[in-house]
Amino acid sequence: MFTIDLTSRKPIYEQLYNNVVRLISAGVLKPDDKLPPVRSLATELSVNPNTVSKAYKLLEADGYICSAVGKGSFVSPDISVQNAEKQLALEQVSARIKDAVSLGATKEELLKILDGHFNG
Amino acid sequence: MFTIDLTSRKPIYEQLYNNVVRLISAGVLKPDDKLPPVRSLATELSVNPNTVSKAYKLLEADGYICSAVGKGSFVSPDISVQNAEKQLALEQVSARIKDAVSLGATKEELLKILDGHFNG
DNA sequence: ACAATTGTACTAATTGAGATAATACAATTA
DNA sequence: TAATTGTATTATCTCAATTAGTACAATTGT
Repeated sequence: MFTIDLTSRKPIYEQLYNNVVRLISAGVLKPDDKLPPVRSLATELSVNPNTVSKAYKLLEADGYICSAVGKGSFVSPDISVQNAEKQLALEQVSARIKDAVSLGATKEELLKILDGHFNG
Repeated sequence: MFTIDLTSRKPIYEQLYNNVVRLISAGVLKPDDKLPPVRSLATELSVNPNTVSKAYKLLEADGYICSAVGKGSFVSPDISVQNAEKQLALEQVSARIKDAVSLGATKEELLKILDGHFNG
């Protein structure tokens, strides 16, 4: 269900965050679905519970999930798959921008492209 | 000529790398142009020479520049391949923006992401 | 009522990448 | 020859990420 790359430069808690957002956007995780307990997921991924907790905390701060002591963590009831998909698409944009910048793309070039999608 | 942000999460050597690639791509640095010596640039940027050296090493490994002891570092005579890669990357950005817009992304949201790659 | 589960909070220790510091060497230039 | 240049090496420092350990409070299930 959840996969992380320990060799990646991206922090584990960030990978987990993206994992959950992706699963929601794909419809695998639906509103009110229960997420694995912090400890269980930590054990499953061979990762520290604090790391999972950090990801969950961020997900709750961004409205993707709701957590409560004793109950667990659940996908937000009001979260729409559309919103999650949009967030995912925005992540893709960010990643491709990063690539382009690495290859010498300037802010002006990127702005021009961006404008093209709102004027044209 | 070169600017870095010491507060950025992005490593200095990576910022320098992108700086050079961008200047080459923009035509400011042309083939066979001389780059600042490692020590000079390090002093100018208040940065360790090793950090500049690391950036130069990567740039040479990727074919952007040619370095030689005693002579200095110069923009590679042929950089056409890199320019082609940039164009491809820009096309990817455009495609992903299109996806995001169709999912409800606003221009403001995209601008914020774009800024993030040039400020943060 | 009780035990297990759960999210959360906290401090301390560890790890690794990035950066600095200092020095040295070899090739080139003037 | 003396200065400049890229490169290499080793050691040290810094900081975010992660681990480790413990504890607490609310909920669940029996």
